[in-house]
Amino acid sequence: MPSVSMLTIGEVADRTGIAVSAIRYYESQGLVQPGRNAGGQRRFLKSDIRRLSFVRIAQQFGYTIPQIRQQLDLLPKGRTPNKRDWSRISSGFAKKLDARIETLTNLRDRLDGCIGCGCLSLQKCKLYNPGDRAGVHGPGPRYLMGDQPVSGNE
Amino acid sequence: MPSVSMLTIGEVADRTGIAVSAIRYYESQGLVQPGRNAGGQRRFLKSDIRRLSFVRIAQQFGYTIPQIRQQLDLLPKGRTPNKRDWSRISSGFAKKLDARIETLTNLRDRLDGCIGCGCLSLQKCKLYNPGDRAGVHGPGPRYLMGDQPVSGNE
DNA sequence: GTAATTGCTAAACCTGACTTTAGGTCAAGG
DNA sequence: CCTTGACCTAAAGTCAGGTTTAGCAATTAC
Repeated sequence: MPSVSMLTIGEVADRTGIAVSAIRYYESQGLVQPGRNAGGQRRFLKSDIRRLSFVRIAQQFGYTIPQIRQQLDLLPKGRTPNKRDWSRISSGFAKKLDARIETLTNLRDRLDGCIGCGCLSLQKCKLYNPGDRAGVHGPGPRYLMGDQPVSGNE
Repeated sequence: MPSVSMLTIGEVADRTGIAVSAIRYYESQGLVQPGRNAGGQRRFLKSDIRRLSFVRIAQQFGYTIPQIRQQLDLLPKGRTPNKRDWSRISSGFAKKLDARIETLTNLRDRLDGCIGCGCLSLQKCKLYNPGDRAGVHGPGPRYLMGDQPVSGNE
């Protein structure tokens, strides 16, 4: 029977759907700071589940781990974060989403103008180097092509 | 003085803005097949510039290299592709973009319903596992979380 | 003719977000 | 008490899309 409010890493993994190895990795990145029991095993608070859920959702929105850490650092330290605390830091998602949608819509408009001409020349075509940064993120090393990693994207 | 219609890799790099190392990498991935001169150096056709430009633009739209290769394989083999050929394979971009915009808009709507509640529980929250796949791509190994690598995304 | 530039290959390295492996420790059930 | 399963760390591996490095060969400019 699990103890009242301390969770093992396996319990946290079950409740969040996040792999044990990923949770350990998140700890190494400073996203959670579980305590340890006498034997050196991790013991998590129930509020860590929400913290970890936030991590996953923020990733869906395209945030990197350093960016997520910055967000989580805005939560109150002394007490368990409440709904207002979470809502406050989650609201940044909406702005980010709106910006992303706008970028894609612009790209779509340019595409309409370009698709008939068949030019596709990087020097001339408005599709390439679209001027607004962070168009569509792809995999790979992406601090090229004007896509900056952190800060100043508002 | 560059010869009439065969380009060195450096010339292609200058004209496309793509690094020489990247062009060699693209060749290794089957995206271009330049010929060789007597001394073993690559010699590109002018139409390869458009091919490489297509690669970069397709990447902006979130296509992977295998997916781009599939697209390029649809171009005619015997002759130089003309505007119609390019327009035809480029028009897939529009569909992809529309789909992406719709996904994000749905996500935006769910976000509005969720941001006030502060729940952020992976089990209950509609933001997580949003049902429609390939929401916002992030970096890292992403053949998890329901994001399939190739094919059947139409 | 020779020096500088450009090109060649193969192999190693890079980032980000993890997973896997190896080798050992802790805790709970019977 | 002892076995089984969960946990621990550190280091190496994975994927994509390249870049960097090392050590040569070919071209071009003077």
